[in-house]
Amino acid sequence: MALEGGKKGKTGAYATGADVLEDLATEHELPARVLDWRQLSKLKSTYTDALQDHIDPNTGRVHTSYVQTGASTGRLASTDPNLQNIPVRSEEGRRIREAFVADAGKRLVSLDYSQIELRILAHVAGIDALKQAFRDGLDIHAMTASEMFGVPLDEMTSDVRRRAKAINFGVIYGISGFGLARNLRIPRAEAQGFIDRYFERFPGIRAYMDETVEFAKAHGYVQTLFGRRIHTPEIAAKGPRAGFAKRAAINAPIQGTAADIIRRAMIRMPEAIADLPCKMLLQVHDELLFEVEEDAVDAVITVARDVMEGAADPAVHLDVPLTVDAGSGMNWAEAH
DNA sequence: GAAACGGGCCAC
DNA sequence: AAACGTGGCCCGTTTC
Ligand SMILES: Nc1nc2c(ncn2[C@H]2C[C@H](O)[C@@H](COP(=O)(O)OP(=O)(O)OP(=O)(O)O)O2)c(=O)[nH]1
Ligand SMILES: [Mn+2]
Ligand SMILES: [Mn+2]
Repeated sequence: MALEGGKKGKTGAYATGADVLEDLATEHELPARVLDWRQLSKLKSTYTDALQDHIDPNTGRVHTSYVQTGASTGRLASTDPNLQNIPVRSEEGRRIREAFVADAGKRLVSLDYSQIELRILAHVAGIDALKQAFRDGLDIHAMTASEMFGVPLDEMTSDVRRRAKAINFGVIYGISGFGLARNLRIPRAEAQGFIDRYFERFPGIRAYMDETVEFAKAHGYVQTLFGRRIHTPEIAAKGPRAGFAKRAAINAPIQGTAADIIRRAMIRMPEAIADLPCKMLLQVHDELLFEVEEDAVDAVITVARDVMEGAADPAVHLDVPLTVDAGSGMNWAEAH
């Protein structure tokens, strides 16, 4: 098709990932059609078809398994089926999420920590400007979205904000000018300039990164705010693996602390909701999903939010408020 | 026919 | 795609 040869993977085959095809789409009409097919085929095979095979004949429901030791950071993992990666991004994907419905007379209620790892970073790294932003109720994801994509805050869409989320976490977890430029399809110097300004606006991030890597080198582990250790055996590696090990060590205390917090909330939840007509159904890293008698939706939100927002206490007193966004509806898409 | 693996892609 | 992190599942290919 007169297209240039591209980059190859470790086996020598041409890479054809979505980012490659999106670029090629400017030169030929086929790549966009392949992407469309890939998206639909992913949704059909992984969700529409596979989820039906997981319906339990005894309950008529789909039940997942949680692996407590699933992730090195202390996050849970969900398997058979994984219910922590139900589509939400695309319109077609949301139709799959809509298939998760409450029983008659009940509602699904979702509670999700706001900007959770940015808040933890503000505390852990002692970033005054970021702490103040959260005390002022600011939405950093939306602010980054506004700056990077030129969308006014009062016209922000969930899709644009979602893309900014990847930028914020990319930057705080060590993305390079090269990587950010590739993601955003902007010149490398421009991407590096954004990263530099980010570290100036929130001084303390760079120092946190350096100190965390040094700690890992000295001890062979890092730890969450609650003192749980995460081992970093690769931290002394040489060559390309060194960079991966450093970034993993930088991420682990933050992602791990978020995992500790929601786990504490889950442990307290049964007692807190004992007198309410509801069930805790799922955990999705920083989100809890409940099935609730419709009359009790507001009461459950009040109680569960309280537990979640206070889950770090009393073991740790955070310098930033934890905030939880709540929603409800007949299905998971509405509740989210 | 199962297991391992890479590539790809869904989510947080 | 070498160059944010954490996962699991599907598909095609390779290997046994
Ligand atoms: N390193 C990394 N971490 C991510 C990424 N996406 C999500 N996470 C982590 C950090 C988030 O705080 C956490 C929960 O994801 P959410 O989608 O709920 O985003 P967050 O809580 O930041 O924002 P929001 O709930 O929308 O106010 O998962 C990512 O692209 N990279
Ligand atoms: Mn969240
Ligand atoms: Mn979430």
